[in-house]
Amino acid sequence: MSEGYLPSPTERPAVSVDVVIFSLREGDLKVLLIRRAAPPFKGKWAIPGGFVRANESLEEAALRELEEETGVQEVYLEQLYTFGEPKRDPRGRIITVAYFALVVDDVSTHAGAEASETQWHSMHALPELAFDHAEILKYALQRLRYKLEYTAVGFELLPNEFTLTELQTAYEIVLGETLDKRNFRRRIQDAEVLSETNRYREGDGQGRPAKLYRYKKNATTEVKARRLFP
Amino acid sequence: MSEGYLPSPTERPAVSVDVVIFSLREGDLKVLLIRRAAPPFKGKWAIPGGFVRANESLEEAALRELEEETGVQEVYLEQLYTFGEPKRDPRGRIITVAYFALVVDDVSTHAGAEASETQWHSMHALPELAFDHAEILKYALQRLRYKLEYTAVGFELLPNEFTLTELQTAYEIVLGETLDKRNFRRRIQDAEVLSETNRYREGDGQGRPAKLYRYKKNATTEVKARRLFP
DNA sequence: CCAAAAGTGTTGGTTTTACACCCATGG
DNA sequence: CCATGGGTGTAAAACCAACACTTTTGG
Repeated sequence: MSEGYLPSPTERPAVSVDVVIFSLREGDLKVLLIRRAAPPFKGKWAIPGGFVRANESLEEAALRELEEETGVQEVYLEQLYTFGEPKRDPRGRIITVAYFALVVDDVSTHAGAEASETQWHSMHALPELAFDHAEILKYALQRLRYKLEYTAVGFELLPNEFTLTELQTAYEIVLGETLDKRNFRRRIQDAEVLSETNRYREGDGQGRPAKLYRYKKNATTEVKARRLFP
Repeated sequence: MSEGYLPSPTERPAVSVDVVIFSLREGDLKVLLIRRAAPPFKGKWAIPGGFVRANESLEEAALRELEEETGVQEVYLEQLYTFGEPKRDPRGRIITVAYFALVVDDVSTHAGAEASETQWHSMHALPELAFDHAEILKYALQRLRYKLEYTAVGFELLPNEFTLTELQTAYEIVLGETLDKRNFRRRIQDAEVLSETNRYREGDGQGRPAKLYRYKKNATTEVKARRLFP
């Protein structure tokens, strides 16, 4: 920023944030989309988003959108990329800062999503998307997979307590490949990001009850940069 | 982007791009900075940048800034992060999309930098910086180091033809650590991103002349996601 | 022939992958 | 007692880190 003048207001683009909200539901990786009620792209599906307000940071704007759509409180939220092609929105110059969020499939998540035009869609069967949102989703999935392999972010998709099999299944769903049970467990244990509880998942159908684990909150950063699942 | 209205022009933030331009010079990792001639932060150093014009993409804006400052043609350019704290610029709401660029230390680079207030600064001895630019530089260095370890981006800091020792030295300067010559060479060879020329670096002082290599342009992406220097 | 930089392999340790059986519970 | 899912170890292969000498050139 070396120039000494500010562009006149009419030369300014609008700035929005769009939040790619991922969740594991019904054994699938889903993303929350909103059906557009008005042109452009009326009837097409879009990533939730909105304009950045004068006195909020980008992250605050993203959290606000997230809460409006899902009612969630604690989430993993990370800035993804900024999309700014001049023609990406036919209404005018709109630059969007995309974020991605991971939310847990529990009751609180359903709260805000009462609008019938807000729905979870499988990442494997996406509808037609508005604007450049297909590109944004593609980028987000790539980043999520990458993050999952290199950091301990997978826990953000599960409730506080979970079994190792549930965790492995979460990884398998997102990565789209099966993992070896023993190797998976060894890596997770070696990463020292879990603590055992003395509770078990009971009455869960057949079979031996599985021990419940929790994620150690403070462990996240340490795991970064060390490959979890090479 | 679900909302059907656009914010009125007066509610809109200004959007700039700032480009962190790295180069290897005098055996050191340097960044191009501009001394601010006017308030705010008059006399402090800043990352080159400017406002995004109505009909250019973010990347085009970044390339334009880069060319204005350095006159360079081909460079490595990558979007870094978008900084948007409401108070980051005392003149008003300015959201900046930061990029980072790698340029080669050759004559063409000096062309545009005639302004006496544009100077290369060592990343190890940074002056006082304007705005949140210290944070942006910190982030950029982190990303550069990371990229260097995981991808074949190091070649972007060297001229078309270079010796393996020059390449190793480039890596050592950026990473801030020494590397083992034999292991380094093995990894580079195994990555199959270089092609030999039949020329040698001659009259370069003492010693046996070193073979010159070139980077295979198409090889970049293949190397991604496979750790080059763990 | 000396100084300077280029170039080249091996070994031991660690990490990763592939793989199969016994355990605890509920019905 | 059987069906279901939970839990556990080992061996071979791949990979990584540490390490020192010979080659080529110019002066």
